[in-house]
Amino acid sequence: MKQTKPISKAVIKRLPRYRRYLGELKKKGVEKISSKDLSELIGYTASQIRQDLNNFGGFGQQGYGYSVANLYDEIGNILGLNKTYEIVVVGFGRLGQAMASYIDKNEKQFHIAGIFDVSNKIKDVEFKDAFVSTCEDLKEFVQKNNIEIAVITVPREKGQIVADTLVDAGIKGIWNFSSVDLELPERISVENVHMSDSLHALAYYMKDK
Amino acid sequence: MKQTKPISKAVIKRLPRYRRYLGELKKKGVEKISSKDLSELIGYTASQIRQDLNNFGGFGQQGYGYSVANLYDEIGNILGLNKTYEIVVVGFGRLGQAMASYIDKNEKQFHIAGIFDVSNKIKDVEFKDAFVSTCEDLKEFVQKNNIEIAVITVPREKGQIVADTLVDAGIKGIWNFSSVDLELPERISVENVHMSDSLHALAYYMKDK
DNA sequence: TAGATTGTTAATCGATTAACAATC
DNA sequence: TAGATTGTTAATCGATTAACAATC
Repeated sequence: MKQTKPISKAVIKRLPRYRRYLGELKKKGVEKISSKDLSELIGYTASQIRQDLNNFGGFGQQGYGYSVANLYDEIGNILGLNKTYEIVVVGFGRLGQAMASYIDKNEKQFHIAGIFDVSNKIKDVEFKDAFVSTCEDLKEFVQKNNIEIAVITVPREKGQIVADTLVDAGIKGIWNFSSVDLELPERISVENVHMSDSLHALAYYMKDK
Repeated sequence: MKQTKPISKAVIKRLPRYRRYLGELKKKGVEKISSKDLSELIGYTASQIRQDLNNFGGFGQQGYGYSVANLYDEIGNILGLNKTYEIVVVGFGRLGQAMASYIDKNEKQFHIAGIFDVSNKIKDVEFKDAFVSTCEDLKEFVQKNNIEIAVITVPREKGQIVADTLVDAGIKGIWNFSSVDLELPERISVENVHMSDSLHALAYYMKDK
């Protein structure tokens, strides 16, 4: 929990993966695991696993290993998954729908409070207990409902303007699927999912073999 | 085009991004750019840009810089985007639909030849000139139509079995959205898009600020 | 206690940055 | 030619791996 030196991005990127594997082990009823066994499962070296974890504290026990359930929770805490985030989905095309349903089904810590789209058709939509409306209502909704995260799934051309509105409304984090690199103030956290970069890297790997 | 030392993964991950920015510059009619100017735009150091590019050849001209159009093409060649890939989409829920339409609209080098789903409903679907059917026909279709890449958008539980079928049919690359780490032979290239890892990293960054 | 495995320091490796000679 | 900017070598920095003492 103490956070002295800044943790490198490489470490952060591995944490969700650790947690994912630990979640599976937990589901299977596995109670403890050594860094060596986890290493074989997950594909990082045992040394790296121990180094990574010890950035945040000593979660293991010498001669025994790590408690799966405990480590799963601890990593959840490190990632900030010990709370619920109110989120909005902006852009309700097929990708927006896919992400909304993914989040609703799989991400218990993230609650879809609102869904917005430029199109007026959106008003015919229902999604669980979410408020559904056009983008005109976005700013006010975010401000009044303690929304922390926005999922942006609008087309490329609309990405920046939607982001501006959200920043203006006080959003804290953006999960960006809009294929542009957004210009955002330093204080806003952003995670980009660039589909094309990912696909093009795949093309390279194929060529390489 | 010569490929002596293996190129690090970090470099590969940056290439599509270079190309993306160069594509925008090209569209704006910019003809040349120096590593310094590109650096300011893209956010890597000029030195890193030159190092990255010189892994593949000397594409610039001293005293002048790089030709935008030329460099764009060269990076496309490096990535393997100077050909067309026949692909199939497996799983035609909302995510599959979103990806199919994204690819069709934005990725000229990737042609959706087939779409498959477990559900029988799929047979009522039409998508451009793609062959549409249930997964029972997947293996034969891949074999007979020179399919190189599969986009897997089926739910977690089905990911591995679909992958096995595809491997069996001789697929070369997999773009995996199914939230599991697939077990694949060494020869298959894979690019994973783990939604949950990405979202959880975002949660961490927010906590960190 | 003996064996196992962590936490942590030290060594290695690789990637990024800086510097500069080559050259357009 | 002088100025600009590359290609490339050398220096630095950071991340990964190895080793081992601490300890359960």
